[in-house]
Order: sequence, then C-alpha cells, then structure tokens
Amino acid sequence: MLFPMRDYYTPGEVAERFDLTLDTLRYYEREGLLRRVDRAPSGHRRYRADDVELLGLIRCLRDTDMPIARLREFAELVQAGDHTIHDRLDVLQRHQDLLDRRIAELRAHQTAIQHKIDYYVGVLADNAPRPAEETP
Amino acid sequence: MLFPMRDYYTPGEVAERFDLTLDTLRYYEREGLLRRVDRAPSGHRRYRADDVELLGLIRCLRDTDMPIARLREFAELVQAGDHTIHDRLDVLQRHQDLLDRRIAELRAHQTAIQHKIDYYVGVLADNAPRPAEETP
DNA sequence: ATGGGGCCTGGAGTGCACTCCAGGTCAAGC
DNA sequence: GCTTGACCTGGAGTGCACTCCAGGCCCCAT
Repeated sequence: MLFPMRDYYTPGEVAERFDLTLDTLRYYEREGLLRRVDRAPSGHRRYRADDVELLGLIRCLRDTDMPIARLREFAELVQAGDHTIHDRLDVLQRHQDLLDRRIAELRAHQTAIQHKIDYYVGVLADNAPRPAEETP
Repeated sequence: MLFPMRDYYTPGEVAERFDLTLDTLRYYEREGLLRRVDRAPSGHRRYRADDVELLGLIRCLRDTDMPIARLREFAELVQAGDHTIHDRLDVLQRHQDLLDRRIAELRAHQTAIQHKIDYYVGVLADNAPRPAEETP
C-alpha cells in the first residue's frame, strides 16, 4: 500500500504503515511516546504528518531495542522544542554507539557458534566418512 | 579469575564464570536446559565439565536471543545422544541464519537513525553557523 | 559451640512490552 | 431504519525471563 501524502492519517492507516496494532499505537500514546493525538469530531484519532514521522523514528529505535522509557525521554525532548536538538542528538548518538557494540557482540557470538557447528560437522564426517564403508 | 580444569565445579564457580546468578543457574536447570545436575553429599550441586561446556553454548545462544523454549529443545537433543547431531546442527544453522538477518536489520536501522542524526546536525549548523554572527 | 558462608527448597514477585476485552459511539451504505 | 466497520474507553491479562525470599542445612574456622 502506498502511503498517501496528507494532513491527517487514521489509526488504521498508521498502524498498517508501521505494522503496529491499534492497541500498540494507543499504548505508545499512553506511555508518552506521542503527544496527545488530535481527534476527529467523532472522537477518532487523527495523526498529523509529524506524528507519523516521529513514529517512524520510534519504530526504528524500538526495533533496535531502545526501551520505552528512553523513548519517552526522547519524545519529551521533541515536545519541548528546538532548543533540545543538542540533547536529542546526544540520545541518538549514544544509541548508535550502543548498537555498534551490540552488533560486534552478536558477531562475536556468531563466530563462537560457528566453531560449534564446525565441530559437529567434523563429528559427522568422522562417523560416516563414506556411506559404504564400516568404521572398524 | 582463571577457571580451573577440574571434574566438578561449584555453583558459585559456574555462576561467576558465565556471569549468571545462582538463581538463573537453577532456573535453567528447572527449565530443562541442563540435565538434573549431580550433587555433593551435602546436597549442593556439582557441575561436570560437560555441563559447563553446554552452559557456555547456552550463554552464547541466550545472548543472541534464542528463547528458552528452543534452548530446551536443543538440550533435549543433547541428552538424547549422538544420533541427534544432525538435528542439533540444524538448530544452530537456522540460528546463524536468523542472526545474519538480525544483524542486517540492525545495520539498516542504524543507517536510518544516522540520517536523522545528520539532519539534526544540519539544523544545528544552520541555526548557528558562526557563534559571533546573528542570523538575519 | 558458635558464627559465617555457601548453598538448598518451593513458591511468590517483578518488569517489560504489549495484547485483549466488554461495552459503547459514530458515519456510511443498503 | 439497520447493519457494518472503524474506532473509542478503562482496565485486566499475557508471556517471557528472570529475581527474590523465608526458612533451613552443612561445613569450616575461631
């Protein structure tokens, strides 16, 4: 689905765009990751373009395991206005550093697991060098 | 602390080696990640070298987010004997594939976050090109 | 013999991030 | 007028992986 360029977006549209449930969207709002979202006269939420943009970043940060609490702090900086850009940069840069370390750690563990795999492959090769031959 | 080469290891030694709590160690045993561990006459646990080795792998797999349930399946294969090596390889190889994808995903998100960082840096640069100069 | 350290048990509690639910409203289409 | 679908609310429930606790036992050193 192509996401249209509009002033307001419905919960369903936003949920689909970011592959979140409506419940999660409301949960994020409750937790202060989004400001109090606008409403249609019916009471239904109407997300603005900047809500959607922030949600995009939130999604990214959640997908890289930033906890809700830190996301809330970040969202508060966003709400507080442009003078907090330095602080926001700080949060994001620290997160990148953490991600660097996390990726390096994953790769190190992957290497260790590979050694185990290689060991098992060796065991299999020793136990059955050729199908038609008995190991004495 | 140098981990000594012995037949049996105490809970404290094992916990320190893998940076786990005693509670977690017991929890893993309860969850079937380890066989029913040997006991000293006092009732205290005595981990064998192969328990420790398996724990090393478990630690690695947990650190790369393999859920306890899959770890238990793996542990059951280990208990079942050498004829399950092929299945164990399968589990490990799938996990490596998953890790490849996870790392790629993290890197992609990292790139996206970097764009946001670059944007913020740009905003800061525009707002204050030189400290001693007013922006008209 | 006394005190401390290390460990034991069963079971309850925690924190996180959702996820589900009942009962209701609203706007549009038949 | 009635149904359908999208959304609303407050609050409860879920799943995972630990984590904590009370009360107790064993062994060693003072």
